[in-house]
Amino acid sequence: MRELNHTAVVILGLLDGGPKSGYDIKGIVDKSTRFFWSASYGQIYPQLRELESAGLVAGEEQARGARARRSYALTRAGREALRSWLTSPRELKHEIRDEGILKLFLSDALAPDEQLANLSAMRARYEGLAGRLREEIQPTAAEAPGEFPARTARFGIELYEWLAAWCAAEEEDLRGRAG
Amino acid sequence: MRELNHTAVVILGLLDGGPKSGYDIKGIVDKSTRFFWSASYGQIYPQLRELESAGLVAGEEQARGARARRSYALTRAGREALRSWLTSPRELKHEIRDEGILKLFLSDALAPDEQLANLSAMRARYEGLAGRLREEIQPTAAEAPGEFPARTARFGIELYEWLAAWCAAEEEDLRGRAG
DNA sequence: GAGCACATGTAATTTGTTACATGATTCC
DNA sequence: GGAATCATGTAACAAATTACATGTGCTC
Repeated sequence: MRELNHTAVVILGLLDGGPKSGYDIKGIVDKSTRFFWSASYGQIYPQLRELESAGLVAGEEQARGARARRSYALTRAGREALRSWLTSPRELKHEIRDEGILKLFLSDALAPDEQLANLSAMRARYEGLAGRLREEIQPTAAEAPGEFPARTARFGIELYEWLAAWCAAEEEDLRGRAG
Repeated sequence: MRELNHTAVVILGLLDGGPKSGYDIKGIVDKSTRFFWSASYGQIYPQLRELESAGLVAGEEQARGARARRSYALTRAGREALRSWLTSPRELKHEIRDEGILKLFLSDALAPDEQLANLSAMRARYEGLAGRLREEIQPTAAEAPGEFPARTARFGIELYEWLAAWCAAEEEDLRGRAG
């Protein structure tokens, strides 16, 4: 195991709260870290196997009836690797990929009404994201152990509200300039 | 050409302002779209060839002396493809990958001083990004033709300032709770 | 002649998504 | 019995980074 990738960090982080299956992890990711770090089955299952062979998690087959279920628990080495990542002073990776901003950047090629339509769609997108965080993620975060999932959810909601507000102001500005 | 990928859109968008080489494009991307959509040589050069074989750009060898330079211009079909993408009503892709937020989310595993140190590093990261936008990207945007590059740069600066301010407020909150 | 900016490209690797394939259990 | 959820996994593909490889032209 060279260095933890982000899927690995998310997995270790979630397992810190107790043993879980790959299926559990996917479900929790979709209701928590998804908006700033997502993961698909295609990453989670292979990653769990890798983490196991590196000794950072320990898997255990739980045959309840004939249904297979493999539950993973954090090992001591896994907990240390997680802590080490969390306290590492490396530069923080930060990346945004946003089609709305790309359209905004290229909007000189568009007519004023098309520019406005794009900004309005961008605002709607952020409003929708704020709404989903509020409805799907915040309630789960409120029930989760610890206070930081809830703080993170609040961060996300406020961020998307700010983004929506920025779009609204820009729309106003463009309208004023046109009229 | 099934559908334009984002590197293709960025390329077509930049070529809308006049013919450019792959090297030029990379340089401009690094001084403009990088913060919300980046591209490396490993994407740009192959993509230019693909766009050419799809008829969306036209390449022309410009031998100045012995130094090779291949300049690409947008074709009519390319301009249409760009316009079509810019006005498409498809849901806007939006993605954030941010290690600071991931650390925040998992901060229940840390001691209070470590939590604060992480938030402070996250704030510093955003402040640094705001600074780089202001120093490296905004001046270029101001000189670029059209008004939207400058609007986009302002957007980026205000976004990172908001993010830094959020971190500062959260630090305050955590300190208050502790003391 | 050293160093930097110009200039193009490929190969290897990593990362991530989507679709596919399979089947059990539980609740109505 | 049918639908939803639980549960695991692979294969194919797409996207993106990094390192490597090569060489010119200009300026100090």
